[in-house]
Amino acid sequence: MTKGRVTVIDIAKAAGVSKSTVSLVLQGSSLVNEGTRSKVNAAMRELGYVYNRGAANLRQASAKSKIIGVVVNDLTNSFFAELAVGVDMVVQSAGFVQFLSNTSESIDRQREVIASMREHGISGLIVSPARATESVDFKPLVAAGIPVVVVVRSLPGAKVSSIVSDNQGGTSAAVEHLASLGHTRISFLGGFPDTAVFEERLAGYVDGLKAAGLGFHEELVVSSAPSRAGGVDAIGRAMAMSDRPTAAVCFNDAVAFGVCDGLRARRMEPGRDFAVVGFDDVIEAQTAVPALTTVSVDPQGMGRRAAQLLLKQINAGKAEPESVATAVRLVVRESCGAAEKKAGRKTA
Amino acid sequence: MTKGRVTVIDIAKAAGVSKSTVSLVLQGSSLVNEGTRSKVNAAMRELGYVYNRGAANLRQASAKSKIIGVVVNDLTNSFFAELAVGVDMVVQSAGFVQFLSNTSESIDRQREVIASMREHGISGLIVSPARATESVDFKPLVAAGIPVVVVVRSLPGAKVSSIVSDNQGGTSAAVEHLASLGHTRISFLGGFPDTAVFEERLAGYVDGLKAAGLGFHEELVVSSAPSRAGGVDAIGRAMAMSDRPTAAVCFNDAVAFGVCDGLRARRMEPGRDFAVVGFDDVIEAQTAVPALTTVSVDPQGMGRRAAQLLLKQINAGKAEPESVATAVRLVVRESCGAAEKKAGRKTA
DNA sequence: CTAAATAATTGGAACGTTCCAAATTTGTCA
DNA sequence: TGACAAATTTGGAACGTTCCAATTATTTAG
Repeated sequence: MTKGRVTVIDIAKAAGVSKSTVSLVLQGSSLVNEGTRSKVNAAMRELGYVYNRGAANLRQASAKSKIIGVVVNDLTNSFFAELAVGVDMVVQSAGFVQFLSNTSESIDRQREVIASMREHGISGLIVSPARATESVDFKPLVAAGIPVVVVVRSLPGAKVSSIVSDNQGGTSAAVEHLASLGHTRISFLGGFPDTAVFEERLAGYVDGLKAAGLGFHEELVVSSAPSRAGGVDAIGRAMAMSDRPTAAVCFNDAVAFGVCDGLRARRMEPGRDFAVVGFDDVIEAQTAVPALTTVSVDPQGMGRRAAQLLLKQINAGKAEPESVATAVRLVVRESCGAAEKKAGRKTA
Repeated sequence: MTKGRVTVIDIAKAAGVSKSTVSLVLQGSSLVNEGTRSKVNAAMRELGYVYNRGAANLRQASAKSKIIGVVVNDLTNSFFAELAVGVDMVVQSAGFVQFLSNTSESIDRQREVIASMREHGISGLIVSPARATESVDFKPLVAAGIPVVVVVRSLPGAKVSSIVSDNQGGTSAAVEHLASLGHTRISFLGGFPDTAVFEERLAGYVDGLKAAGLGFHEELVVSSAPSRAGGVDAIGRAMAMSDRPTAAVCFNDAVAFGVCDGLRARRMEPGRDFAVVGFDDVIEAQTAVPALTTVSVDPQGMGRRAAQLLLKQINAGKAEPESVATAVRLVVRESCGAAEKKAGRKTA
């Protein structure tokens, strides 16, 4: 109707009260009389009032902005899309909205979006850091009292909370499973050795060997890029050995798919002639042929958990850094050679 | 250092100028002297100044909030994740940030998140509407002069811009391709008939038949839920006919996968005994066995285009509703029976 | 019926920015 | 040098909310 937007003052005038009272109603204060409250609410509906959070944030602490930032390194990867959905679920039902940005592993981009989010006054931040992120990148945030939760990839010296999957437990379980199938020469394939995630998964591999009573042989660890191409490369080097492995735990599912490709190129069928286990349980893992045995990490649950932790810290006012490793589950399918034929295919 | 946050006034004091000048610098105005500009910038760096967009928005039109809202109905679906990435790309490089929310096809959720976004003063909105969204749901937005771009699913009577894929052209091309392979009884399987997308794809199917000189037979159109289970159901009904089809264009890839499942349950091999074409080109389409021939819609490009259109409208001040259909491309793989053996598999 | 306690309401001063009109400085030209 | 124009700079008044202290209305207790 009129030019400008509808403000509390318009509502106050229409309801015959003061703007302060309207503000009280807005905040659900128990100080206002039931009668006035409904009068005010009616006026708001009548005039089509829209709350202006920007103005409110000017007076309040950033903890009440009701915005949380979410930064992921690769939204194209369904793992991170699921994670974002998990975050969105809990964040939305707490009345927050999420700023979601994608860095594509670019650290500059990451810096930019985090700066931008700060300008908008986020109450907290959930971030899956781009490769090579330094803990110092989050210094200003924590100095400003904004809670930060790092997910997926842990950040060494940073004084922020983190939620990562139980990498060590995952590969350990994978190795033990392979050992129980009778394998004794089990390889660890793929991944860059200079990352925290690699170290953890490798440590689990070593644990698993020990638990199964097998010895650790350094030559069975073959690193490569954590990609499909890297997997092809790694299995190539593994098969060139004199005493070949008969099974492999891979750094992640992408590597595992590459390993399968490489095996076929050598006329070997994954699952039958060589056992392959991945890590992540990406969406394609269950529909691939053969279906991939892998360690499932439930990204959506991880997102939910991260959001819960962040909200807790936002509400608490100050953030005690807290680290949690989420449980992980070995999903046995066909590529390890242990699966029962083709069960599970639902044909009508 | 000090308690409160650093404001323009602190910067002004430190640089020995007025707050107005600092504001001018912030906006990159050409009115300020080069010397003062750098003095001010130095002070900002020195004191760790963080721009407060909330305060700025209080004075400016919402077009300058630099926030755009993105609402999708299913982020778990990689189609929409890609779309969001496309939006993020152009939006980010224009200095905007995106509020991303997921509705899970819930219309209430959609209403909530849009309301929340309005409170935050978004400059524009990109939305892939949840099923059963009414055009009236966007009335308040457009009344407030906030540009809205609807993507993927068009909204009949709404006075907003929309970007949808060329559904009609896509199915038409699919039918012509099947006809060129010698098929004469081509079925259209899956999808709910009461949606705009269904109508368009069906219209393309009819076009394609006409172009190929084939007649339209109503019984060859079998609708069902647009899901894998729906596909199983649809092919079941199609195969129960006396004069069976030998090929099918499916409503989308999910239906197509279901159709493949259903065929196998009848001891028929998709691609060899029956030609199947999908729509969307979801990520699994190329890795499935057999690889799915489908109509590719490039969700990321669609996201980019939507963002560009939205930004144009935001900058123009007022939004002329504009409708564009993005081009679509038939990707021939194995499931239609036309593919050259197993080319394209890159085995090292 | 009054004093004190309690409940409900309210005006103004913030919050950190932008914008306007006006003031000041600098430059140009005869 | 003086006058005028151009280039820079600058106080305040918004913007729409919340919060505080203060006020007014209503109960309760004695």
